[in-house]
Amino acid sequence: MKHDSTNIKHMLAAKDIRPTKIRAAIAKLLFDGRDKHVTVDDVIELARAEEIKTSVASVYNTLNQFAGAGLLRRVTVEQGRAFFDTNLSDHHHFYFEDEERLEDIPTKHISVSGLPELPEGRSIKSVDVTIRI
Amino acid sequence: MKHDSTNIKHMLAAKDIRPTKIRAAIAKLLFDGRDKHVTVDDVIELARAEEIKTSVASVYNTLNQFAGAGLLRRVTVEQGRAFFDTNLSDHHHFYFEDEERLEDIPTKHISVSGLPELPEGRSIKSVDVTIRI
DNA sequence: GTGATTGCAAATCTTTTGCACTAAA
DNA sequence: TTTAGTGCAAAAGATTTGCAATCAC
Repeated sequence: MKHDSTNIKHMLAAKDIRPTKIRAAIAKLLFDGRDKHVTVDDVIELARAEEIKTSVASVYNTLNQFAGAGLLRRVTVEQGRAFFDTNLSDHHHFYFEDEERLEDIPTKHISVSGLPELPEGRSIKSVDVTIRI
Repeated sequence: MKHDSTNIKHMLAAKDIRPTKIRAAIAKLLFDGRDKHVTVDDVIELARAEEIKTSVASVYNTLNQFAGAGLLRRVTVEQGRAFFDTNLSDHHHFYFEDEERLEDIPTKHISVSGLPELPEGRSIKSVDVTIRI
């Protein structure tokens, strides 16, 4: 869904995140209704393109906070850099190694079954399927 | 399978890797017949315990080369550090987030089906399933 | 002997942190 | 006004690189 400035504020407030100027600006860049996989550099570049003045530290702060609050999903497919995914529905990923790019795979296309028993006292935090191509 | 010094040399030769002293020593540490998930630091520590004198750079060189040659499998579950897996058979992983530790899941316990069509001209390099717990 | 490999230190890259300044409630 | 947030520069951690010395064939 698309979010205008009012919705962005509600979205952040719902997670007890104070809607400061740069948080709202970054949220607006990210939650425009399209699913995205962004790196920190992508966000810095997007912000620059929109003439939003900010800093590396603040972009890290903001993305980490959004991920912690469940507004973004952190995707680990490269050992150097983190990707942040705006698609929060259950899904998996193609990773285009030569382009260093992710693409969603809806859950309906993959079924994971026969999961083994978990070690005592553990619960599943996530099941990530990455198809490297 | 377990590898003695002779087998190690054959193993490396089979991949066109010259069996230098440190490569053979690291291979011997890793391919002792037990499945392992090691980080670079783990290998440095293992080497030190065996009184093998080497350097960070050489450990990186060696592990990268082994992974490139298919003697090790690189596992990406953390965005800071790389893990190298000595188990080359088809399998998946539990990742214990609090312990930063991997554990194998044999393929028979998980089935992935209904893979979507690949983009034109692409082929699957790997299918990685990580269950974070 | 000749080219590959090693080890050291320096460089690079991503991410985090310390801290003075600024903005939000 | 009072606490939380921002931005800068420095720090930290993992990995790579340049290069002279050393090793393998």
